[in-house]
Amino acid sequence: MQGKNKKDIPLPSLSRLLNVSRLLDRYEQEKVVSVSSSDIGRRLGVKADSIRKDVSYLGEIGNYGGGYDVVKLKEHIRKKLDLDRKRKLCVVGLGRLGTAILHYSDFHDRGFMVVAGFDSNINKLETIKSTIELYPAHEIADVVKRKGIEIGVIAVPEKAAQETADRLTEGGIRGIINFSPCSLRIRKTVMFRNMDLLGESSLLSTLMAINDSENT
Amino acid sequence: MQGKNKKDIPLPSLSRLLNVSRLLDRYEQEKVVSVSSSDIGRRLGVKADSIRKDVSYLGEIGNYGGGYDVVKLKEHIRKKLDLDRKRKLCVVGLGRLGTAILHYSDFHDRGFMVVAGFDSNINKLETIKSTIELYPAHEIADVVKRKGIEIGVIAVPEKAAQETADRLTEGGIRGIINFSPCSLRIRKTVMFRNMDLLGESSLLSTLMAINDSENT
DNA sequence: AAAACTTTGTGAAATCGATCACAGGAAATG
DNA sequence: CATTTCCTGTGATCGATTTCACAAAGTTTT
Repeated sequence: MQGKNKKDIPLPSLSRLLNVSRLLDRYEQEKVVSVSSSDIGRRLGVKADSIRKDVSYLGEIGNYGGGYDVVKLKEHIRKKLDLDRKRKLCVVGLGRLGTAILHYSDFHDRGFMVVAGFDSNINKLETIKSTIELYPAHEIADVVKRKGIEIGVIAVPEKAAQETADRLTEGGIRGIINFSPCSLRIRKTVMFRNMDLLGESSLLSTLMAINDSENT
Repeated sequence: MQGKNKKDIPLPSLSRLLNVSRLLDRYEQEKVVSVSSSDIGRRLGVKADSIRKDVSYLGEIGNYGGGYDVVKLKEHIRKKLDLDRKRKLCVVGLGRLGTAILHYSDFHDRGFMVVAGFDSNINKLETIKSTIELYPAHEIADVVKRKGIEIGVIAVPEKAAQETADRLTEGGIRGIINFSPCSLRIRKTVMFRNMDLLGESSLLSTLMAINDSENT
């Protein structure tokens, strides 16, 4: 039997499981011992059914009578989804947005180490005060390789985005978060996620317009 | 017949159509007159079938023999999805990320007017140099109402996110973009989109881990 | 102007994810 | 200790999206 592979977990389920994991952290701090799928669902704005199905992708863990043991479920998810792994991360493009990400302190708590920043404007590298090492953009591939950086955050202007992705890939990057509002061609071995503020804003605006026209 | 309502367009299709629209802008600049669904698909990393189906939700427009007229298709999408609408937008939470968004100049070109910034720290309001009007957070509802602001961007710490959403809603906001890493309870009449950098990073990391284990 | 080719638009089929509904099992109650 | 109550885990179902496959129609070629 080939089933029950982690590969088989739907992306939306994965995403929810990560939220569950964080919620469990909070429950643990609050000294809560046990939670039910409906507790979790309520806090997350998701149906209890979904939570149960999501959890069940990772194998049995709950107590038929009385919900899930908070610590046990937390460990279960962390182990199955490899959440304790630490990853080195770099930021390319040190405009306002890139600089904000570079200094985003919450990365630390989630196992991400911001170890480098890049910009093609060398003057900018000197004006930014930071304890994080900064490099000119043409060194991306070298530095990524040398430091073993696994994740690259792209915060450059649209025009430079594809080239940035290529350089990161050349350095052996394993994952990319793309803040630029364009679709990148990226090798299938490199995972990536888009975070397109303009795109989301436009989509939101369109949803608002549709919502209007429907209630007319 | 009730069908063919804009409401019926799937969300993923809407999102793709917005990308198509932007791609067409570029084609227009490049003086390209006509494109086929496969041209578009290739540039966007999407199958041509999908593009055709997406476009067809808006009604017939292409030329059976020779693809789509760039200008005509662009206008078609813009009109059907009401993309020429201007929206006023505000940013709540003026940390590094919020300030970056406040000054994000590309908003302008897409019909968004950034007309206000809010922060609960009054000292911060004085230190930020900006031509955009800044207000203390307790005035959110008032200012949103008075200025007719339709979209609110939430860039406050997790703890303050729900309260911010409530204040925006109280002011009659119509859409919210939430950068905080938590799920908000928001009325169904208010559209919203989440942009959770930590969540996306964690998801990316998990995808990378799964990708590893699968190729072992 | 017929033949060969290209490309659209769209029902139909397949896939994917969310929801339902309920059997199975544990604790709580009387 | 029988009964009620409360949960989980999961097949079955349903709905939404994607993909397929092909007829209809325009363009190019010869």
